[in-house]
Amino acid sequence: MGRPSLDHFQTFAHVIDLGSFSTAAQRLEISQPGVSLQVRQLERRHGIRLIERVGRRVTAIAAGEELPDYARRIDGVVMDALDAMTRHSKGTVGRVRLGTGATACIYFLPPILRSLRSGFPGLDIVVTAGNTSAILKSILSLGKLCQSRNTVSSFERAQGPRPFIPGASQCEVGHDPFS
Amino acid sequence: MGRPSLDHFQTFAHVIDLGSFSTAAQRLEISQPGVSLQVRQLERRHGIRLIERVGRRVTAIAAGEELPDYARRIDGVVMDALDAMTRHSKGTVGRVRLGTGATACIYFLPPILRSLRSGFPGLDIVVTAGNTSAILKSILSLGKLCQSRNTVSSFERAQGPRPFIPGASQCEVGHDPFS
DNA sequence: TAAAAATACTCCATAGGTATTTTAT
DNA sequence: ATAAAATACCTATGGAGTATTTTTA
Repeated sequence: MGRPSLDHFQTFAHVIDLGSFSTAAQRLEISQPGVSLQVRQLERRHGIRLIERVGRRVTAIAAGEELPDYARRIDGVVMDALDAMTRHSKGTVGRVRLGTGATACIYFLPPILRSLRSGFPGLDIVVTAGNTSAILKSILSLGKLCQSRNTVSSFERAQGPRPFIPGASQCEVGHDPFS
Repeated sequence: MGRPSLDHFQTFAHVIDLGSFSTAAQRLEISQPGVSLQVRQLERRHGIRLIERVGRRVTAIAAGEELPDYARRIDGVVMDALDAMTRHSKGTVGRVRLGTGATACIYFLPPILRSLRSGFPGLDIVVTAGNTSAILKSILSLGKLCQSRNTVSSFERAQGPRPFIPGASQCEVGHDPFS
């Protein structure tokens, strides 16, 4: 008996807009009984009839007339939230945390950081001290991505968001010799 | 791999506000691993890190800083939608559809309609023609509810929203001798 | 050492699908 | 007779819990 989900509102709005359960089902790419279910859940969970089934035609009644509007508003805000997140993941804004400490990295980092900063001015780059092992490999692959004009987000996705740099997630904050 | 639900946003906002997974879990009355899971899902599904786990302290980073605000906005709109629905179910606005046709009902309906209209001026009452059987009983119980100062919604809930009046849902529209 | 978060796993609710029946045009 | 929604039934995904391990302060 969960609360209505985002899908409930969206589905309901489609049913009203299209005037039909089955066409809404096609549009949403789910089955017709699925649409039936979601609408029924909205009604049952609130003890209100929202839709008038008159023959093959469905029409909103009472509270149902206002719901599609709310559905659109909800959808809008959710889209905004997701957009804000993907905007960050696209690398236009955000923070990159690099682990280093091995002096060898000094020879690799500077060009990488330069290309990062020119490509993504909004990036907040933080360099931290850590142990060497897996970090080096990550740094190198990051550099390759930069050279091939890929975005940071594709690197993140390739590795999964956590740990951002394997083995570096608990590094202590160190110095940034390249600022 | 469903979309994030309303709970994901709400949970995340709580975690940021309280600065802790476990206290957020207590507040939301779910388990700590449950909170962990939802946050991780938000991150994994978008390929972004939203939270900085620095020891026992959690802080929002990057996109995570904006999310609680969106969470509140989403919650607000959803609450508005639910409010709109319950406002209808409370009987202050809405439509009541009565099935009749049996002449016997003429003797019961008038006082009921009068009390309905005085108690809930916003109601849109529609009387339709139908067959007699179960309708009579429903009408009578509706009348009792009015007399005992209950709301229409409690009647709806008692029967379930559909059919509003058992057996009358496919009645043809008839006359309203009491307007 | 104590706390907090992450994992591992298990289970159950339920969302969603297929097949079928009912209903209305 | 046809098309659409409701119903019945089933399956599987995944959400949430308990128990445990890991980590850090």
